[in-house]
Amino acid sequence: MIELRHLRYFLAVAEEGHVTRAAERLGIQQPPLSQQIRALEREVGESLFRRLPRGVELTDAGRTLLEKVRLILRDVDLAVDAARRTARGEQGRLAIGFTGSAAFHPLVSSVVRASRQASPDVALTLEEGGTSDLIEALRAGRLDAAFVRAPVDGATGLVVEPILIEDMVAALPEQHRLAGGTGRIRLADLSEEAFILYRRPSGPGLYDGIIAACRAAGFSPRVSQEAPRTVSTLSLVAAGLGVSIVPESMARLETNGIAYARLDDAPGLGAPLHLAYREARPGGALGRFIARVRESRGD
Amino acid sequence: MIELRHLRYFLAVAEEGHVTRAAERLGIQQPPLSQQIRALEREVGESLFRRLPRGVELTDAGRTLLEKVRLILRDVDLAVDAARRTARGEQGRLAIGFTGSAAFHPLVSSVVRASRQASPDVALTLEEGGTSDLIEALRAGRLDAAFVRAPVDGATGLVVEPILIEDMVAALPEQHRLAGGTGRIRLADLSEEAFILYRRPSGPGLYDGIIAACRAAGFSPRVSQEAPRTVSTLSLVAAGLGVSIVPESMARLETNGIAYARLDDAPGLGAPLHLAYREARPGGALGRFIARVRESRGD
DNA sequence: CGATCATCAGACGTTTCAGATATGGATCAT
DNA sequence: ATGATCCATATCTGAAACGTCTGATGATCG
Repeated sequence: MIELRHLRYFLAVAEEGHVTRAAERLGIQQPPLSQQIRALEREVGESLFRRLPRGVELTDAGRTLLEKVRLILRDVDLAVDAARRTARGEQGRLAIGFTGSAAFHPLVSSVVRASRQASPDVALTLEEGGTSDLIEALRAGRLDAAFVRAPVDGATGLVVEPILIEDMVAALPEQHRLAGGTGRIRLADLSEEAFILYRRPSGPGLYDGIIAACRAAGFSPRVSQEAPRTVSTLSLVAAGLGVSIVPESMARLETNGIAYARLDDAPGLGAPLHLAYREARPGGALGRFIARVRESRGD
Repeated sequence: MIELRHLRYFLAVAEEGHVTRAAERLGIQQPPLSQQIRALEREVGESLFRRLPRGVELTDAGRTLLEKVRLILRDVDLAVDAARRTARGEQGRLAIGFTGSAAFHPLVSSVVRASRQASPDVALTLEEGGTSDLIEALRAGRLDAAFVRAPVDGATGLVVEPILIEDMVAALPEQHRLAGGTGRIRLADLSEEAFILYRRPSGPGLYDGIIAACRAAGFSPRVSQEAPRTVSTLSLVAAGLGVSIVPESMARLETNGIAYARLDDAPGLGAPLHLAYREARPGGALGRFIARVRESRGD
């Protein structure tokens, strides 16, 4: 069976044109080198060198082999390097998912941008979807990690790492009586308003949190409408159909026709951001990505 | 040091997803296979498999390596095959030289054509030149074999193999008094003619043979002109400047204005064709070429 | 929930083979 | 002729690749 050793020795002898010198270069003695060359010739079934009184000389077959052997030995090194780079996460594929409400958080976009820049050889694909869809995609291996909001129920076997908790703000129509003030209102002020919230199944966590906070503030919110996606709720608010409570990071979007107001009396109300992934100790591109998320958490 | 063994084992385990099954497929036991995989991982510096309760699974680094390893193992086989094909002469380079007078012999052209057809992967280059030039090129390695005419003097160290001896014919101007008869004349009939022969240094053999044959026929030829190349002599004959003696195979060329006549009284006069080459026992493309020449000799 | 099965890793003995040393034989230069 | 150079052959040694046995671990099933 041909081994790389044979090819390495062959290359040395071919380049030196000299068994003894090649042996020195390889750090072995001449006889074993002669043996290995002979073994290679036996494997190939053809003589690769012409033995001359002064050194050796490639035959036609040897010349043909030499060209290919150079490439093969180079390819072996390249393959190992590529594997190492992949392990270090400088190369590979990375599929990241996020819920609609997480898409606008500066941490998410900045981490994605920084990752793409730091590891240009990592093919980074992004996918938006409902939390339950993301969890399923994660479990099926279609995603490597996903930014989700509330603690996920069916997440057994997945690692769900809390990243941060951002405040929730009230989104009001611009013409609303509470808009345009100090920018700070009390949740209780909204007790009589029509609420527009995202539909339950796609994001169970935030919905429940908002209801609970209202209860704590002394009223049960009247939910007039449920929108399929977080962004849609803002459109409905802008249209004047009601008010909503959204994560702070969404305040930077859809400002036309919407006024945002901080909530003073809702201490327990927050929008958590989690990163979910499959393996306990991910390495490679995913590991680097997660590490980068953790670093950004401090900002 | 990484060996092909490691890569072959790695491929088997990766494809089976199972150390024990891979070991069976490889015809070895499981523990040594585990060891070799571990050794490969140590060489690469990264873990290539994730050990599961049921089999093993490639890591990202392993997946990257797998793709390359497949190509490498295939390339090794291809390289060996290519070397074998080169040795058998189905591939490679072949530089053949020939003197101007040999270029028109049907054996030369048919062998070249047949070789090109039978071994399309052999790059066959042809070069015309004077005999001494060819010998020098042969010795310098610029040519692999050369068709030459007469026994070469400075051919020590070269193999000069006689291929055939063809008759010489007289080339006469069309209007010549001897032309247009039976097509057979006697050499002695030309005793008063002006002779046009090729210059000596480029082809020493034929010149001497002609002079000797004339002497044997009872006269010493009057050489009126010497042409630098064999083909040129025919042009001069066609122009009516004299007669010449040329190898029979040249009679198929330059027939405008030239009449050829066989010689009845020149038994010893012939144009030998030799094939010269460097090595005593050439193999590969050259070996096949020489064998083909020998076969064609019978025709 | 314990027993069994499957799978991988580790320890140890054996064998194989790459490599070292010594020697022989051929060619070339002095 | 003689020494130098270089490759081939013969024999020996040591490392490592392989085999067998065993242990550990997690999954499956009654």
